[in-house]
Amino acid sequence: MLLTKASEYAMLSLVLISRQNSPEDVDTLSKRLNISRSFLAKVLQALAREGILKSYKGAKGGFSLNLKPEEISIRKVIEVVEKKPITIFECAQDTGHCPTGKGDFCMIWPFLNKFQSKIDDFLNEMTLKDIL
Amino acid sequence: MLLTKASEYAMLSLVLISRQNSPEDVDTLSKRLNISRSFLAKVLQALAREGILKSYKGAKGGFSLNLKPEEISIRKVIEVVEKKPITIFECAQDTGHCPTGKGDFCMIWPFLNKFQSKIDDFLNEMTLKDIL
DNA sequence: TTATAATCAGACAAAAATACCCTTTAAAAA
DNA sequence: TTTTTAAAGGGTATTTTTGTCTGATTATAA
Repeated sequence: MLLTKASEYAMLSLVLISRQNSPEDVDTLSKRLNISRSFLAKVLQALAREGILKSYKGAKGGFSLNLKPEEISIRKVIEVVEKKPITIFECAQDTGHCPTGKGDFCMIWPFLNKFQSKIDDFLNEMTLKDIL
Repeated sequence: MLLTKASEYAMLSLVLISRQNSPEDVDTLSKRLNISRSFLAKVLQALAREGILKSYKGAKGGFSLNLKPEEISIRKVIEVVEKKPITIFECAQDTGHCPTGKGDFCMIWPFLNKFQSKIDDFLNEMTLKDIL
């Protein structure tokens, strides 16, 4: 599984938030999506910290988009909430570290890297606008 | 992470086994790859059960390819050792089950499914021959 | 008949994913 | 000004996944 629920929740929330013109609060969102309130809060907080969402404290507060949908990169969203780059396997991105742990040439790295590129290519051009 | 060590070990082993004309035993392979003997055994046994490898018991036994490299689908290899289809997310393949748990139309399923297709397309044409 | 090596089942620890709680802080509304 | 609302954030508990280890059984070549 490349994506965890954190990514799912993030994307679903972004869709709901983008449909709203006033801030959406975590409580409402978690009930609408029928998911864990506290877990969702962390996800949205991470997105706010990275400037994807804008947060408003206090009454009538919540989260709203800080960027236009076409400016929100899905890759970025996923990487923020997963707290790591999105890779098919640990070594798929870097040339340095090899699964054999030997430092010598890895027999499957070229394959893994090609596979990774397919995913990168796809994600690099996806924005929230494409999902809406 | 789409792939676990099970897939890594499987692919590395297949490369080593394909280079050999006599059966390779788990002990030798695990030492050469510097990985857990028992875990590797499970991985190779699964591949043998599915007819990808051929196993030989007893002295001078081990595993050898049961198919030509160009007949060994990487998708199949991975799915066998991971014991489940390769999906970016639980719902990405089927239309039926929706992450919202509501049964109603899922806002992000079209995106997930498109993403999944990219991966399927890539894996469907990869064989062991492409890695060698 | 003995040594070798696959087969198979089960227990286990470590890590990751998911969910919960509780306190603090900021802001709006009363 | 006080109260209420809601984000921020730290810590922790639960569950699932992943990877490893152990040991008993079975087949087979030498």
